Amino acid sequence: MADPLKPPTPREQARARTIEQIIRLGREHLALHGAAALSLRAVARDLGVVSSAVYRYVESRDELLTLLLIDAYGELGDAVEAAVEALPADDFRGRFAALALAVRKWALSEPARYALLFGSPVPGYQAPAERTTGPGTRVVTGLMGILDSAYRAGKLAAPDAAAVVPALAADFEAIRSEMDLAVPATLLARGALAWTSVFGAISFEVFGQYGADTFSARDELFRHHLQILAGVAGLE
Amino acid sequence: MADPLKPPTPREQARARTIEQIIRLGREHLALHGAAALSLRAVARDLGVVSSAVYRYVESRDELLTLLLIDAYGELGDAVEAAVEALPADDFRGRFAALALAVRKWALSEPARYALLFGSPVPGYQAPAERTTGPGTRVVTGLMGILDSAYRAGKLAAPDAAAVVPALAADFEAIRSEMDLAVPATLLARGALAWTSVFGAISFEVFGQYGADTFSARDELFRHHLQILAGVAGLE
DNA sequence: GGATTCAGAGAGCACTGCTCTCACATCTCA
DNA sequence: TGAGATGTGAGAGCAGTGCTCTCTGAATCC
Repeated sequence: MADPLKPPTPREQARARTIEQIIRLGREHLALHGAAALSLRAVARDLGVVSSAVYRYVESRDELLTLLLIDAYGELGDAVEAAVEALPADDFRGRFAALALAVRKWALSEPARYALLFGSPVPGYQAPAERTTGPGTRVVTGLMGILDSAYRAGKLAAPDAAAVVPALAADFEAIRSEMDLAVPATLLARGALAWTSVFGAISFEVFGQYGADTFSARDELFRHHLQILAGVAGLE
Repeated sequence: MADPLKPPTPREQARARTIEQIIRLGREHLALHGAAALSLRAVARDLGVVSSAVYRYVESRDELLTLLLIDAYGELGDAVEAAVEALPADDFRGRFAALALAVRKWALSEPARYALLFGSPVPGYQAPAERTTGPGTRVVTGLMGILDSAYRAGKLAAPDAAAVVPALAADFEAIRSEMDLAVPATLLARGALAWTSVFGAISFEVFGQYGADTFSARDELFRHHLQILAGVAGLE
């Protein structure tokens, strides 16, 4: 393990560059052919090297998948945060829409990588939680932040204040205290529904569940859903 | 091609039995290891036969995948229709919930097969639309039927009757006329949102997006979502 | 300058989908 | 009943996969 204080040796630099290249090539393969077709041998070929050589840099195919998972979460998180912060902090409804639209935009431009993050799990591959939960929760954290700010500003209210059942309230109380949120459980539950619904709509579109020619006005459809979901979440 | 009027010859019967066995074994492999890991050679081994022999019955691995896709759609459709029809035809809200709960129940008991139907597409595999759209649309047809019956009974109403934008209205008008529905476009759009939201919630749960221990009361969470989504769809 | 570390090559194992040929059983029909 | 047609399985083979192992040569360290 290299001492982080000392400057990197040429060898360490070359190594870092090679790993960078492997990730870049892996990303291209992933985007083109999907996760299950990601082949270390193909990456090695593109790198101009024999297959066994890449094992000097990447432990296994699953390890490369993990690197690409983190890479994709990072890119999505960046895109979403940039879109949200382009709007004033008190435009809660606008920020909610911006977040959802940014996720959708990224998903449609990177369907295979979106599938890796939010689609069916790759068989035999288990993402290591300790390395992926951080980057993987940036978007949901962003949403919760918007709802929390709205609530603190008195701009979040449920149409009807029916309390959630106790077992569910306990779950949301845990989230509330862990993320230091002011939003009560009832509204958090509605936020969770809006959250899953946004991803449901995006997944249907990306994964082709809508059918080839059912909807021609897909942008409008998504925006229509967002209008209603903002209301569901309590943003008025 | 065998004449459907004549009784099947012993050879045809044996052939049908073998195909049946292949589908059964394929289903087991699919459920155990997932779609991407479905191996014709492994099925052949379980069948006690050399791999090339299976190609006498199934054109390719993709063909087997198609058979399993249709098989899974059929099973899901049966389960959902049975659950819906167990309730009185005028209990629209109950039927809506029964439909969603049946999908969820099947999805949780058959995660790999659910993933094949509603998860990320298998790379390199394109389902033949002419053979899968029929069985694949049974559930959404069921939902639309419930909403349509409710509307015809005067039990479906939008909280606010804001019209959808024209481009979107055209899409829904096409669906309306093709499926012979009475529901107006505004309500159909809300039904579509409820539809995608139900699958979003189920996919999050099946694909592990909720995290290992975020929610302990998942049944209650889903029921909570359904309560709100029924309202979103206009079922009151 | 010698010892150590490291990158890459190449062979090999077990697996995959799929094709082709060959042998044999069964079925059809004159 | 016997000959030809048809169906079925075995086996070899091709090209691809992940991954391990050993060997060589080069860069680096002291």
